[in-house]
Amino acid sequence: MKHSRQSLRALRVVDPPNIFGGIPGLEARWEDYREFFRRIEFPAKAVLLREGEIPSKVFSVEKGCLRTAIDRNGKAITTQFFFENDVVASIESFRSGRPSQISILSVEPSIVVVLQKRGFEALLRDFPDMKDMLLELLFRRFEAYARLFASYLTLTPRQRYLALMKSDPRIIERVPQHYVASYLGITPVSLSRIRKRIRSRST
Amino acid sequence: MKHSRQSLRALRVVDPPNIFGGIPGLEARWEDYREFFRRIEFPAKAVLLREGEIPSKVFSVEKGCLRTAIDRNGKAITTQFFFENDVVASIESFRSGRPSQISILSVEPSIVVVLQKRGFEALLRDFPDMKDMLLELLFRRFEAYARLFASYLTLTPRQRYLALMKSDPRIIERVPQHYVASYLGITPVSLSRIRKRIRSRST
DNA sequence: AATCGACGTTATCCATTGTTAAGAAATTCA
DNA sequence: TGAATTTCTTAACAATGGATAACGTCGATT
Repeated sequence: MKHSRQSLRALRVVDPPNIFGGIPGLEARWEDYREFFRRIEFPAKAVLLREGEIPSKVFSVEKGCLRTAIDRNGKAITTQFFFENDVVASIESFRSGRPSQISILSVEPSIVVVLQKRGFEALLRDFPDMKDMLLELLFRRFEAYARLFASYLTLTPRQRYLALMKSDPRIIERVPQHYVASYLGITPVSLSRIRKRIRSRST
Repeated sequence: MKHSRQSLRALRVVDPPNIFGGIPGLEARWEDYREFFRRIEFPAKAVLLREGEIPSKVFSVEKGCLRTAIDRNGKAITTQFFFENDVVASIESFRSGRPSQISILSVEPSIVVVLQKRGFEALLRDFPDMKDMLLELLFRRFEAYARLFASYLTLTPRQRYLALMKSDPRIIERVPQHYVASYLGITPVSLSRIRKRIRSRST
């Protein structure tokens, strides 16, 4: 019962997307760039980008949930989750043109706006604000990364889970538990135990 | 026997520095920018930037070793080490102008080239290549971060230590062990045990 | 030389995780 | 609906990390 990667369904070309939070001036010239965008529907567990491939697309989640994962000696671990309106790309490989270190996969059946690399580059070329937006986005991601990283160094798995419940309950509500476990850096078994302890001990 | 932060010794203005890997065209116009650079000597354990302060400088290690650290409920943990020719800044706060989440400290007595924020901004303004270099630098850091992050999710402390021995032996050779421990996210006691196990078991 | 402080090691005790295996519960799909 | 798959839970065992305390070592200072 595997989902073949070919069974994608390209839907009609989208309206000016809110990908990248809206680029000033894009809407007016939308016809020139429309062709670079596609709206595609993926089933759950579809592979949008496979580790080792050269990325050629940027994704924006319109509906559903995606995750990024890396394969570390056989074990797939999830590094991030993405929900509605989040932008996803193997950002550093996309730029460098080298094989991606990460995979991008769907968690739920999802509708995704796909921006071709050529389109991305055209936008970057034609809209001067894009570069600053990109920098800004990188800086923000950086900060979030640093914060997350720090939490891994200082918090116990139990504390991380509790923190996650507060900071992003969507993950716990919508994502299968074993993905959450790998996101927390622990085994599904251990997460199950932690949840039990929380249930009984403190609630 | 505290090192007062005032006991710094500003040395003569440097030659065109290799900070940021050399900016095309800077050397020719060096006189205009010289004033923004200082070379300063710090004793070990000096505080170059304190958590909560608004960062106003970028540092480049000329000799010695710096580290970045965050304070997580009373416990200082080290997030990165920097050696000769590394560039150090509280990158996201530097940009946003908000209080720094991290501290920057010297590990060894160090000689550091300090670039004032005004100078940094002047360079960014006057040399178009700077923005691309900055983007490139960010992308690379990003990749490194992602890789490190992944290693924390997948490796045991013991494996992380072994990996560190391979990937950056300078850290283990030059940095006091308890800093390494906090860098690995474990206690000094635990690191000591791990080292012992490695010594006896495999070696 | 004696002292002080910083750093590293070792031991003990307790809590937690990983591993493996088995079974229950929930979902998917035919 | 019923079967197959996936996901979650629980148990038992071994290994490891955190906390604490005691001790040793080294270097700097007086």
